[in-house]
Amino acid sequence: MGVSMKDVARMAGVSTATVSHVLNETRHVNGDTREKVLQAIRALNYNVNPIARTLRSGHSHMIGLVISDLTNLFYMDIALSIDKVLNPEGYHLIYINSDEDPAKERDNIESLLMQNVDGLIIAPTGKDCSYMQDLIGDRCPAVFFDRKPGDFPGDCILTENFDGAYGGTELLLSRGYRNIGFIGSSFTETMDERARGYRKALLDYAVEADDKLILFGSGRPLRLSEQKVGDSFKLTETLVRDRKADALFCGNALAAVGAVSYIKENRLRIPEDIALVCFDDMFWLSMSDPPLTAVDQDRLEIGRTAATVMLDRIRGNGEPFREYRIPTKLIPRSSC
Amino acid sequence: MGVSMKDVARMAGVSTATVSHVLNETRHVNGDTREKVLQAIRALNYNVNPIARTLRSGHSHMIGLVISDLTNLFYMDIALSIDKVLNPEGYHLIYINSDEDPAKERDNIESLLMQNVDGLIIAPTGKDCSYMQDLIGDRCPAVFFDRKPGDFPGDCILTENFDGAYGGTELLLSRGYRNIGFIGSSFTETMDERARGYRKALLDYAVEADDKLILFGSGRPLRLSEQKVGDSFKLTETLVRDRKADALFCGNALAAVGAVSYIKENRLRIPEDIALVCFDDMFWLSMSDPPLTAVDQDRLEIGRTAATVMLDRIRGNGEPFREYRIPTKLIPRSSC
DNA sequence: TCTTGGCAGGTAATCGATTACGTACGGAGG
DNA sequence: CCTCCGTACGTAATCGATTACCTGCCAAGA
Repeated sequence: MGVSMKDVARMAGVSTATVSHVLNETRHVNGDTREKVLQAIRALNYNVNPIARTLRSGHSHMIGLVISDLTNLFYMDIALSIDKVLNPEGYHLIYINSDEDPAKERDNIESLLMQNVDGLIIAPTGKDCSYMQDLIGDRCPAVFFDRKPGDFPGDCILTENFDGAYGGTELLLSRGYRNIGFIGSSFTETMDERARGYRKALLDYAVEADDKLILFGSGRPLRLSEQKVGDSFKLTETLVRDRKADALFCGNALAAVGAVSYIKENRLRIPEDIALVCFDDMFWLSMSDPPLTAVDQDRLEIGRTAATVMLDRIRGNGEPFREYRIPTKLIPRSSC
Repeated sequence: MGVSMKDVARMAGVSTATVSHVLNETRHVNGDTREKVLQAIRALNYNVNPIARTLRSGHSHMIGLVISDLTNLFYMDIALSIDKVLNPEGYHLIYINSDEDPAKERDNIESLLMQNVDGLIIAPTGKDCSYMQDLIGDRCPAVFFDRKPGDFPGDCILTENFDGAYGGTELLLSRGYRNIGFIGSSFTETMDERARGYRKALLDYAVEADDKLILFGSGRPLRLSEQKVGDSFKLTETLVRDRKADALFCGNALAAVGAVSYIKENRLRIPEDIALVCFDDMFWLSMSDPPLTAVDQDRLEIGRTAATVMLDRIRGNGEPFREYRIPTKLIPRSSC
């Protein structure tokens, strides 16, 4: 139906091999021959058929982006940032949603591999990524972000959780709060790093950390848009009732949603009754009343790094796998 | 490298043709022959190579989803709903972001067509989709949603904008508000339909519509996450200062963001000073203070319909193109 | 003069499926 | 016995590229 290389070859009076070599610059072609080919390409408005190319060459110029929750704006921002780097290099992204379900994640990866993706960028649903080993093997490079992939051999882009939490807690301390609670929606390595940053800040301010003020939800990771379903509502109650805490460090946005819900329902004032700082900045946190102080992860940079590392790997960088840490930015608003 | 049909054929002692026909049920194969093939497939853990299949057969079991803004949760929810229908039918979705940029939209469509997608589901950036005619032609069916595709010949899934706006306005009227303003972030056909619903409600309540209370922003469509950048902040000021309006119907979430920003900055109370109803429900509207009454579009149903219609078209439904309208749901909260 | 080697480009196998066409067999009808 | 048709399956062309290998030519060196 469409125009194929054969048509171009015929029109230019050369073989398809030459056309291919002109297109891919994979061997020298004389100036005038090349010109004839290029003209024929323009004249016929020819485009290479990516499917045929993939079938033969084994690589697709596609990168699979396996994300645990596409409705989470945090991930989508990172995805777009990745795209911004990869697109100009001729790579296309295939977004795919795991819905926080390891089984789907597995299917997704399998399906992407069958489509011959040149690489996988993954925000894993769980910490156990051992099964990916068998699946991916050395079929293509894998780059992880947001959560550590257990002991899977691949690069990993993470946020400076420790420093970020340290900074947020420090802000609360510098404003005079001394009974600072910490809530995380669930206990993960990421959350633990943040808790450690929080603890260190207390230590440096000579405030004794009270383990009763550090609480984690128990559930599996939840979709943000399901909100309130998590435990953070109750955790907040535990910390805030009876004025046990005068400030709260929320380990992630989900925790913040729970905290704010509780606080509003009980008509408490922020920051007079309880001050808040939240790890993660979602744009609607700024719409909340009052707007919340946040420790913002640098999605742009996380995405850029993931993309760059991926390009390196595709191009054959054989150095040992690394862990990259992206600094956070503290965004002071009026909740503390 | 991997296992191919040839291996299966060899193991089962048949030709590749038979294997293919077993897989696709495209011609009768004797029971025991079929069984041998299936066993070989299991034994070798064979999977068809989708790329080869696409190259030969011309269809890819892929549906391109061209969306004007992937960071908009509204679109993403629809996308996931579409996926939920298409996936069990063996179709995969390729999400692709136009970033509200018609040029990118064009590129995206072109690139998807080159990948032999079996269909396109499009949330167009603009009202002028005439150029798609040349691009898509009859290469694959196209289904549109959220915005009308001008005079492009394709099915179209839209919200009952008129009825929805009518219902929202009616709620305000029934609560006694009489000076109800209408703001839309920009003037589009969609927004016009909503404005007409609003007008009709006023008419039915014998309230004279005041054109000075009906305002539209001028800009191109904006990404929601850029917020406040739009005109709706100023439009709100025009309507609310001097108490010209006692209630506001926001034509979409973007308008609501602007309105709420203005109202908060000026320390007005909702609903005492100004009541609010918003077309579109975003989950953070419920977190706002007070939670906003909203006219919710049924994303699930929009997605389901789009997917179903697409399947019909792929399977050769040749009926004339239709426009589908999905009812809204009124979600009363405490902002009016 | 005869090898050698570099250049320019063509030939055809190949990737892994789908599918039009061909063949072999067996039973029914004349 | 011959034809005709249906069943069951194989053969090989095909989709549109990439790429290993080959050919022809010309100049340099022995």
